[in-house]
Amino acid sequence: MKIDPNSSKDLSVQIATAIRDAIISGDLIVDERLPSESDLSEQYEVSRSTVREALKRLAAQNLIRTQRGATGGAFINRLTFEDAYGQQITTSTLLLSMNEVSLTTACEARFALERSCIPLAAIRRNDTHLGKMRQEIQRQTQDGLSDEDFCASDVSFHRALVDSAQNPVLSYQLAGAVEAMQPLMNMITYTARNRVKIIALHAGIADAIEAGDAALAEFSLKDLEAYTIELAHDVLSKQKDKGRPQAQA
Amino acid sequence: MKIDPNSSKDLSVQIATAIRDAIISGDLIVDERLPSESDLSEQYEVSRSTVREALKRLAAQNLIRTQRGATGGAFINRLTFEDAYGQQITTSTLLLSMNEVSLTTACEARFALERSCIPLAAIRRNDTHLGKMRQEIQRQTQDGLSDEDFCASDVSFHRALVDSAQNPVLSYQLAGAVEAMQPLMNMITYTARNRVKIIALHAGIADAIEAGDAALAEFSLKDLEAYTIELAHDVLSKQKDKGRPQAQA
DNA sequence: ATGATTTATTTGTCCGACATATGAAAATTG
DNA sequence: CAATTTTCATATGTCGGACAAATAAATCAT
Repeated sequence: MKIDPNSSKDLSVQIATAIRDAIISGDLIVDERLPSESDLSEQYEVSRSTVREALKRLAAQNLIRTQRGATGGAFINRLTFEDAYGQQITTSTLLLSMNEVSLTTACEARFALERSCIPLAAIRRNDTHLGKMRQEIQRQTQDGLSDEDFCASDVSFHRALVDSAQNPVLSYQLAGAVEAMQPLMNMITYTARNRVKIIALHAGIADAIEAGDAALAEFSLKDLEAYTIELAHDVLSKQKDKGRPQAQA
Repeated sequence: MKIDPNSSKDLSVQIATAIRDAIISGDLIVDERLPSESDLSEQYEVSRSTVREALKRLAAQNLIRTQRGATGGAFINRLTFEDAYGQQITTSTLLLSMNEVSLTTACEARFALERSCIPLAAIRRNDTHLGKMRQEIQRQTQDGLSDEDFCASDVSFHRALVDSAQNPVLSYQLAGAVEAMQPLMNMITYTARNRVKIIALHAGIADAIEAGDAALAEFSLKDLEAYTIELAHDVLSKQKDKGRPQAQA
């Protein structure tokens, strides 16, 4: 891509796009070193500041990493699943918080997605995953557990369920769906009675997965979805009573 | 968050993080204007260049937009579903291209995720979505269609299927899964016989959705997955014969 | 040979300047 | 007075040069 000083787009955007395209197309490969900032500024005939702004844009997307010193420079970064998880979660979280997505819609999407890992989990689950799920269920029974901690354990449980499908691509995609829900879930206050029921539903899912019964696990998950939405509606109607509607159903 | 000149992290990273956190926590709300670059450089006691690099990092993540002129500045951006789609797709694409994910794993994840929209699609589908699906199926029957165009139509078909669930959060999450597969799918060359079978499978899915039969649609999707993986294996074994293994099964 | 020092290279930060876009205010004009 | 034009203030975009700091290789001293 040619750099055009008269384009409507900023020079740093044009340069960042050019380099990004080169990465995506494979012209630049992982761990390859880009020319130094001075060299790039000569090549593109722009100042070093402009090149730097372009590189910062790429760094913000984890596309490159930089290192100082004699053998330093900007290197094409291997995008790890870890990096991708992080980006996916922040993006999903912001998307939900900025777009007034209804709790119902978000819950629906979350449980629909989570269901997709059930058949694989029923086949591939092993003791590590089942142990993690049981452990979180155990934690959820503790007295004096705050709502936040209960929710966090809930997320861990679902994360273990997702990971038990043993497909990294699936885990990555579902991470956003599960984690991004946490802020919304934190709006719900769980009474002791609520928790007992949720824990029973969790146990039902874990049992079904352990038994390798995908259909049963999907039914249990469906029950959990229905109950979660029921609790969410309770929260919303109480908010309405107080005259402080903060979200739609 | 305090800015520490002696931190191991770059100043521009620290500033970008501070602002990002303020956005996520809700301290800065959509369309609010940040202080000017000069003001920020005074507040954080860094140079304007450093502030600019921080802002470019945020802009690269669509968190802010900037405008020149008297009433210009940097504004908190509402992250749209459109923006999020884009980020999701580039991230997923790079993740797959940089991590030697096997075609089998990717296919498995993709179809598992796609399955999650079936029950909702079976209930909510309307003529618009069904029309779009039928239209793409029609396109796929055309003679002289290149493999790329066939794949593109394939993506459109699946996109219509996903959208027919009428849940924007679900559409967003699945967009990455479906679109990111395209480069991998483009490796497959479709013979006339292959296409006939795939089109039949597509039609089976569309029929089931139209009939509101979720279970049947899931079976049809499973068939399509199996056939896709079969074709992928053919490609890979042929590559192996030529001694140019480019991906694992 | 080994350890300390120098040196070259590269990114990080700062400063000052000017270009450019843009809306608002002021001046001009019919 | 109203409409248009001009001026102006303010903001981002770009430039160039300078120095600091990190870092590894080359050099030197012991």
